[in-house]
Amino acid sequence: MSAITVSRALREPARVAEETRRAVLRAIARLGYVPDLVAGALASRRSRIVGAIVPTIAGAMFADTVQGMSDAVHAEGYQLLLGAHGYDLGAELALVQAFIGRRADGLIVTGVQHAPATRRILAASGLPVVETWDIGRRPLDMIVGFSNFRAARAMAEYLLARGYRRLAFISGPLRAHDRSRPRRDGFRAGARHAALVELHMTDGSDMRSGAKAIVELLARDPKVDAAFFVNDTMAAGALMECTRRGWPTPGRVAIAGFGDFEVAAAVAPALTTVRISGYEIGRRAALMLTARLAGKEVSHAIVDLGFEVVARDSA
Amino acid sequence: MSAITVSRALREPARVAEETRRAVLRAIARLGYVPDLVAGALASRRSRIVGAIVPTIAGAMFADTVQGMSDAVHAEGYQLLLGAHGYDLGAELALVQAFIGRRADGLIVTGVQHAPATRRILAASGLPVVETWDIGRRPLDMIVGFSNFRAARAMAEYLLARGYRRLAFISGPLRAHDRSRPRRDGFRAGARHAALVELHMTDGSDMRSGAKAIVELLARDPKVDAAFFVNDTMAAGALMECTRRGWPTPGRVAIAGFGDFEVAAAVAPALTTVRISGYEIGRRAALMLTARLAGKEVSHAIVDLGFEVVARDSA
DNA sequence: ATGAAAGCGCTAACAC
DNA sequence: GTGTTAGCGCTTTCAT
Repeated sequence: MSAITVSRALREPARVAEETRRAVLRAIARLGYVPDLVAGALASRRSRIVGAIVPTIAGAMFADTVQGMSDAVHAEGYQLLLGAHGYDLGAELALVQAFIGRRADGLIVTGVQHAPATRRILAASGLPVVETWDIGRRPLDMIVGFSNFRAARAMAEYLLARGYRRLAFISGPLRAHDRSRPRRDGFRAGARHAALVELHMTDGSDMRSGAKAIVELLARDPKVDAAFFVNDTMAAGALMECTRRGWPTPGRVAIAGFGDFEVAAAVAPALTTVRISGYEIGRRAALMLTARLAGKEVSHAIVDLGFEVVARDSA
Repeated sequence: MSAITVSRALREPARVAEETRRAVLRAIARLGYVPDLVAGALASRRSRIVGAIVPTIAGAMFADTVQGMSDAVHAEGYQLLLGAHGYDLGAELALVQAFIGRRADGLIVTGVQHAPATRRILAASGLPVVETWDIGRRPLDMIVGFSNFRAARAMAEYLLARGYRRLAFISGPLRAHDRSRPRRDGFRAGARHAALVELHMTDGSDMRSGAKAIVELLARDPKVDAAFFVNDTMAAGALMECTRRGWPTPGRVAIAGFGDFEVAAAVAPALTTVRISGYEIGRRAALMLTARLAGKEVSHAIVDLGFEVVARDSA
């Protein structure tokens, strides 16, 4: 029996006689044969690999997204090649190049800001690409996310509606290319003429830096009555710090977060936040990509998953 | 100029004349040539891919580990193929097969419990393998982790030393093959003759189920004075629930967690826990693997990263 | 329903 | 320091 028959028995069972197919399967089981997908990829020019690039895997923000991508990609018979760029666009470029060199069938990247060289290479590769965690007028190709600007603006409006008058926006380092900036801009837009102080911590956006931030904020401007944090992790850290110091929230200062991470509903008092689903972003991005790869017309190349202000006790 | 010269200019610049090398680089830049690593892998029989399998990516437990693997693997010039099996050994087998079929140069798996077929295939493949998050007498090949049994036992001894007399062990579903069981066994061993109640929540091991668990526990046995949770996420959820109900911790009940996740130090009261480093486990596992692949003798095939009981305020 | 021939794009091995 | 030859293990294409 020739190699091609084995290949067909595995990939297109219908095109092989029932008896032949069974013989092949028996032999495979006996010999412990494992098809070489590398050779297959070279010959067929399809690797069944999806490359995914996130800023970071640790932390509640993108871990869910990676999980969503992993689940969807494996369900569709693909494998996930993963890279983290640490908010460095140069590192993102290197990863894109490496993944293209690996002949990934498609790529998922985070955000809409990329180095010019990255855009160029991506376009030249002709690969399907999904951008995530944002919504842009002109995606590279496909995009799934939500408007960070509008989400943050909605939170500012919510806080104003609740009667808070002196607002603060708190984030980690404000980079040119992450999602802190549109959130800051959106919050500014929503704050309108209300007093607004901004604080950008240089040492991260984790719970500890949230705790430091709330103390620093109130030292700098004791009259602030509501603080919006760029993510729930920071916000929860701030909330705990207030508890520790006996500052009631929202009595002393109201606190709001972003993301509706697990911690948001669990802390006491429960955290007012903006709900978005990282898992769903990852899942949808992967499904759009694999649908396109299966030759299906992807009608909605721009998927806005939206957001929702979740009013809880902290603000 | 022949193809092999280009290949050498890229992979072993020293073996090519300086001038030739520069000409190659210029041409590559001009043409936008991207070497096909799939073809390279087929020809050289080395893919420079590391396959990694974790139970889940979401959640504080393994996200750090994946980050550590990603960082180390990329630093060593490899790519990371990632899969999550959701605590299903059958799914683990499927991933192992797929990664071997992809001709990964080595594999990182979680834990020491694997389906017989998985062990067989792994052995037959001859690939270097690192098991993680545990320590076993007889690893498949290499292993990096710590003793879950001893870590949990140490926590029981700590609680006893602090004067608690009626202990509880709380986990999510107790599977045959995850790390809840050795922790439970270790805690039992450490509890000796002290009263011990065990509670296994069926619906997960997240903050919400931790919150439910502490209520259920104290309803069932109001005299319990210290509860040890299988991870910090559950413990933090329980802690918050106590705060919400006005139950002082440790006044009403002491609470201890496992992992020293970010949340442990940040909650109020700060959480007593067992410190281990998921990031370091991932990083070391990847480095052991790449060292072996580089032909280096890996002297310590068994790396015990240890643990440390961190006494804070909650217990 | 099955097979033969060719070749995917690279690198190992061996010249020169 | 560079080139030639062969072949990695599959799949494509075209026959039969």
